[in-house]
Amino acid sequence: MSDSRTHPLNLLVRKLDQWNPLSDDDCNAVRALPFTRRQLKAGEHVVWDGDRPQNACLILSGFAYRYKVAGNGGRQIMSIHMKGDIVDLQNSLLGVADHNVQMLSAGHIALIPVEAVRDIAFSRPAVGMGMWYETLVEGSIFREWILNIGRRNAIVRVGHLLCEFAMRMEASELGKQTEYELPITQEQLADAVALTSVHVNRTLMKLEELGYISRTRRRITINDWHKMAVLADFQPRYLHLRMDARN
Amino acid sequence: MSDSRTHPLNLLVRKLDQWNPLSDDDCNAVRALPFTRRQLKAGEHVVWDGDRPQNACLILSGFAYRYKVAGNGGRQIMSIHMKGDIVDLQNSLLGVADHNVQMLSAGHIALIPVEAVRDIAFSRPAVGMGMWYETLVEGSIFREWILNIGRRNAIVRVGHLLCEFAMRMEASELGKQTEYELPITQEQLADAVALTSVHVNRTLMKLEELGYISRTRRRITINDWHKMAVLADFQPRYLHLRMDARN
DNA sequence: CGCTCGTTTGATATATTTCAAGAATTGTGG
DNA sequence: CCACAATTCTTGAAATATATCAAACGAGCG
Repeated sequence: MSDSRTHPLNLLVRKLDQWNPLSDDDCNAVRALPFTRRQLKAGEHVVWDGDRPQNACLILSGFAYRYKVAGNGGRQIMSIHMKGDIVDLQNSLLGVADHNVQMLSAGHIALIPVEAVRDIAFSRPAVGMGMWYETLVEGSIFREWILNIGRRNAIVRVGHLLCEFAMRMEASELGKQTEYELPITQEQLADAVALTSVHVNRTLMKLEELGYISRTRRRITINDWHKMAVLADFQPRYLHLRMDARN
Repeated sequence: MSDSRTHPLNLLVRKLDQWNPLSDDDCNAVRALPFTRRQLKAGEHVVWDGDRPQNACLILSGFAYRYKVAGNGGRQIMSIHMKGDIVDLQNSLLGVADHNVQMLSAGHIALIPVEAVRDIAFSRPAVGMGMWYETLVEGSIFREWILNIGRRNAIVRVGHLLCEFAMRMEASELGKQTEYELPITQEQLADAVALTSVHVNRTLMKLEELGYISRTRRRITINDWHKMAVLADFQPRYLHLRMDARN
């Protein structure tokens, strides 16, 4: 395949292969999936709660997040996604979306028709297994967030989220584990950790004051990874990353 | 199949068929899966965090829950399972368990070797799709729990959990939507909704005092489903139940 | 350069936790 | 079947983490 290096779906190949090794044929089949590319602005919605999406959505660039809104108006972000993540496999396979997906920053996505996803998943078990893994790992991250929000206090909680980003950013080659740029406001951060933006602000300042992090606008630096991981009660096993078990 | 009515794996057939219709052949193939039956006491662990489980586990009777423990000792229950649920598909497929699974009450489980699960999932797409759905729906429930714990106050939160149980119990034919028995202590309930057992106690009493529920020991009666659903901000779509869309 | 959005700061309010002890219920061995 | 032990539930008072409200400050942007 002449375009095998620059092909947008290579991101998908890489992701799936990471979870479950693919043969060359599998890789080519994934690259041969039909898709349409779209450019989205920050704040644009990929899916609305209640929709019946017809496509799975692969993030090519930029960041996105899933969220729900409670009856009292409170918003809760349930996950944050970056380049290479497949959002909306859930929503499209389950038929009707049970949550919203919105772009955090401007970015590109690839839309792949559900039927094509379904077909390749079962005609090529390795591909299917990779997709299944992807959803299983997401489940694992959801569980950790439940623990994080449910049982950790503000400073540990925010610290934990910063650590998670750090590892995932590095795994996606979007930054180093100890330094990365995340285009998120404190209000959005608050909605992710179930705190108030005011309290998130105070918490970030305390993390900085205590020497755990440095920050300039949207850039986070974790000064001492080990110290931070201890404070943040962060054990990355739940991410199920197959990297050379650094850390 | 002479034993097709009493066969333990019928529970699995039913569950998978609910998510994605199975052919007769598929049903028989599921029933033909190898498995071992085990009886567990209340409090026994099905899997420990860090284990490398070799089996997927189907609950035949009794209740179980998944939990994690934070560094500060706080315990968080992430899901509660009943007859017909498949726990530990996650843990066994992902290789190393990222959370604990423990029996809430005494009960029976069927252990199915992972390889057999993996094989049937890809040799029989309808079965595989059903399993995938199962994990997707679980993901959806996790997301709702994140919202519940993150953005709802005590009374709404507890109410929401009671509503969820109500629907799931009825869907599993373990009780009526408005009345069911759940062998859970207030301490465990507290660990599920991320509150203190003391506060859960006060909250249950308030729910009772306000007329939303009645209770005798472990039996919960929801006096007026609609009123309760409104209070509890409960919209069951996230359960993705395929029942005749009651409610 | 002025506007808007995001961050920072302060004072006060409140939901939930913590600690502690008593009451009720369930389980158990004799 | 009773008596005792062990959980579980209930209640109260005090402590605290986080929310709320409101205003000032700063930075990026058209």
